[in-house]
Amino acid sequence: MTAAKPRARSGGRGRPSKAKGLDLKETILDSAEGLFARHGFYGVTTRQVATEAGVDTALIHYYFGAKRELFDAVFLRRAEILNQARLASMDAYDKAHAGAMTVEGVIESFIDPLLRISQEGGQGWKSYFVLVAQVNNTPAWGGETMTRFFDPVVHRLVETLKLVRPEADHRDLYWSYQFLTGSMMLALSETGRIDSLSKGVCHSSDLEAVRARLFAYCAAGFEAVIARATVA
Amino acid sequence: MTAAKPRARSGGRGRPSKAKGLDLKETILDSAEGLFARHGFYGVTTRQVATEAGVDTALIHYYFGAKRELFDAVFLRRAEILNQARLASMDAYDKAHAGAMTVEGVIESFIDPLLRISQEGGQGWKSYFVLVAQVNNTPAWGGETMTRFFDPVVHRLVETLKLVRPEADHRDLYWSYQFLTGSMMLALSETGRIDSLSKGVCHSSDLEAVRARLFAYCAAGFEAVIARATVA
DNA sequence: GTCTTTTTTCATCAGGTGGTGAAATGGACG
DNA sequence: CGTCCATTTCACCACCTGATGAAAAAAGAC
Repeated sequence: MTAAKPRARSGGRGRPSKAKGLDLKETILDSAEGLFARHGFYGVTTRQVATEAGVDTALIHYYFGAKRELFDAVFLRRAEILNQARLASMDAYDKAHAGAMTVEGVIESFIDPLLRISQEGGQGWKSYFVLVAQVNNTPAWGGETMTRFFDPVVHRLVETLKLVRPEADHRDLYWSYQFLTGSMMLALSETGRIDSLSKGVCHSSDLEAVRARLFAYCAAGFEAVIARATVA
Repeated sequence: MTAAKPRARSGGRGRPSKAKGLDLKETILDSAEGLFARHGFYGVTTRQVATEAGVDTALIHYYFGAKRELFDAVFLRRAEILNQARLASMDAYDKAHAGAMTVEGVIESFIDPLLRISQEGGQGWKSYFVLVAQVNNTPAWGGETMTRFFDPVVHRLVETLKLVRPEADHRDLYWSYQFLTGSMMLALSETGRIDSLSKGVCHSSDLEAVRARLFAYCAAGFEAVIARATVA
């Protein structure tokens, strides 16, 4: 869509090198990320990606192979960073509050890294979260993809919660997590729906407002589900 | 994908009639609904729809015009039924519990119609909910579409909640609703992710399990968000 | 039956799709 | 210089895309 400014290069036209090669690879990933996030996998053509990256179509295939492999590369690039940040956050909370962990604290240590990265990571990360939210709701292959990349962190969350509330049933924890995930992903994808719904009072880009509410919301939800099951 | 059984017809080949015409129209909508739900708008071709409906491609354009208009027709077909059912449910709760409404009760009257319809409405409705969840997470035009079709019910929910908790800030209600929507849509789209995540202990198709937890989860979330704001 | 209107099929279009193989480019190294 | 080699471009393919206009088939009116 946007003009195809072929990226600042030292020399004039077409002056490749090993450094430039890797640079272009990242440029392609950036363009693909933004486009896939906005229009979905099938809504984007390799030509669009190439044009926006200021690159020949064949170059995409040279670096990534098929279109689907390009998509996977986009997905993978940030997934590991994400997992690392979340595990680190949960480790830190774990250590700092050993023996005095709360459900809300655990949940915060699980979600907050994502909010922080989205706030501080620039447009690329924003697009990425939109992409993940979209994959999360894709029935055909989304579940498999999410499972492949994000299961470890989730299992870590469930296990920690199990420590905090030993009486809780596993099923309640899994279902509560599913509810949490839906809320979190929708908040991170900043669809703008809350803007029009609230007639401008709320803004989906206001992640500080999310932070101020989401942890408490989810924690209370978890507690309620656990309590209801324990009573019954 | 599936074989193109051209639909049982009284005579042999190609014997249309006014009744058959409307019948085919619905058949096309059914096929389009299922395919759009599974693969998204751009992931489906008019030819696939035609093949699955056992119909010529041109017939789709004859009845619906452009591809996007077909999509809108799919979306619209059940939206009104849905809105009617939800408003009726909320009206009924309103009348039955006038003066003694609870947050959880209101939320249940808002969500339960969807669960019931999904359980009793057959495969078509299941596909439809997947479709809505997908649109809900589509950044390019999803927010606009959701707003256009579903805003009234949501405003009704927020207003009713405002009656139950007059001290609540509007922003808290809107944000809590956003969280609720994310959980609800993900649950209704039955992605199968919870199945693999829980290693078979939970099943995303088990809407009874959702019913047993989602209302309490969301209600507790709302209360927590409201309470936190009131204290601060 | 004939005439009219709606529904369905057929043949086709212009343009776009993902993908490929061969050639060109330019740096690295001797 | 000449020779490698990774990178980048170019030209192209077979196939599919959404869409259309004209013909055919069927239904309905009389």
